[in-house]
Amino acid sequence: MFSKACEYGIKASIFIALNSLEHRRVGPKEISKEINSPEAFTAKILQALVRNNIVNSIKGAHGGFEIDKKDIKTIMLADIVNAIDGDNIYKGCGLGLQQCNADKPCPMHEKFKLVRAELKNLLESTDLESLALDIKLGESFLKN
Amino acid sequence: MFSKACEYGIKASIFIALNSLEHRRVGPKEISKEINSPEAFTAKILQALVRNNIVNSIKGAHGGFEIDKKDIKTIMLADIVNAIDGDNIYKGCGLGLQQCNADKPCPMHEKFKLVRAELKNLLESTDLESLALDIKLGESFLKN
DNA sequence: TGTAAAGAGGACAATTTTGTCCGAATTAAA
DNA sequence: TTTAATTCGGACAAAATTGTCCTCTTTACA
Repeated sequence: MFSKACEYGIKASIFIALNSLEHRRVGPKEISKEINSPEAFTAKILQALVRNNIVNSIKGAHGGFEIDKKDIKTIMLADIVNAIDGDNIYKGCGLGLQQCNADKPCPMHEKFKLVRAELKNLLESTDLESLALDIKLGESFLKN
Repeated sequence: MFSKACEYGIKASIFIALNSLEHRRVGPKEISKEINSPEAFTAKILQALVRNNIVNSIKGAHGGFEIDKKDIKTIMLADIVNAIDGDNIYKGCGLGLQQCNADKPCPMHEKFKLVRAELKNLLESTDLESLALDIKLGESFLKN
């Protein structure tokens, strides 16, 4: 479904949000430990998230990653997925046709529309705040 | 969503079914032309479909690929996806957690369940016959 | 029985994804 | 002003996926 990079990116964003709610900066070492991902690869993904204005980085000693508190409730899963995997997963054809619409549909088109719509809804209606709060309350987890 | 191999495998199966309904065998050359896929790679995928008892192959002169007419309505998309990509796409966790369930859910678990259910329904309720008939009626297409 | 047409399968190559390492730049604090 | 803790970015490496090619075997038919 999502690439590994995207999975790590989503989990990292949630973990950073969780800490930013308490004014704590975190670095790749702590992040990769808490989301169970390879550290150097995670650092690369964090760079991409920074370039896409999803997280802020503070360089130098006492630096790290954070998300502006006011942004935590407006950043959606769709923003993160878009930044890393693009929108093909929730906008593209299930069989990879470049043109696939009601006029010239692939064989799965009608039924796949429902899957895509459900996924689109999930990504566009879920913000980082609600995800981070669930973690905080111990109602969901970032690793096994 | 699906791998390229799986996309080609689905399209190839539909095209073979379509032709088997009219007692015509087809080979990798014709298949790859009609589904717009690389021929040699498609041939490899056909081998996998044969090994998984989804299509039959007839070797030698006048050989080719076909699907038993009686099987065309009982082979589901899920069978093809399973044979090539496995079932993780419609059974696994959206964030890649090995264990992800109501007891220890990932942050997306609740909402992602709906996506997975919709996808599972699509794959398990769609048979090759209906897909092939749509193509035959000109109501859907295997390539642009 | 010879030959041409076809699938099977192994080896290989190209590309993409995943992952690592290291030097340079930046910054806080001693 | 030096030092240590950081992020950034490029180069590199490993693994997975995608794709190609060639030989062997099987088979129908002349």
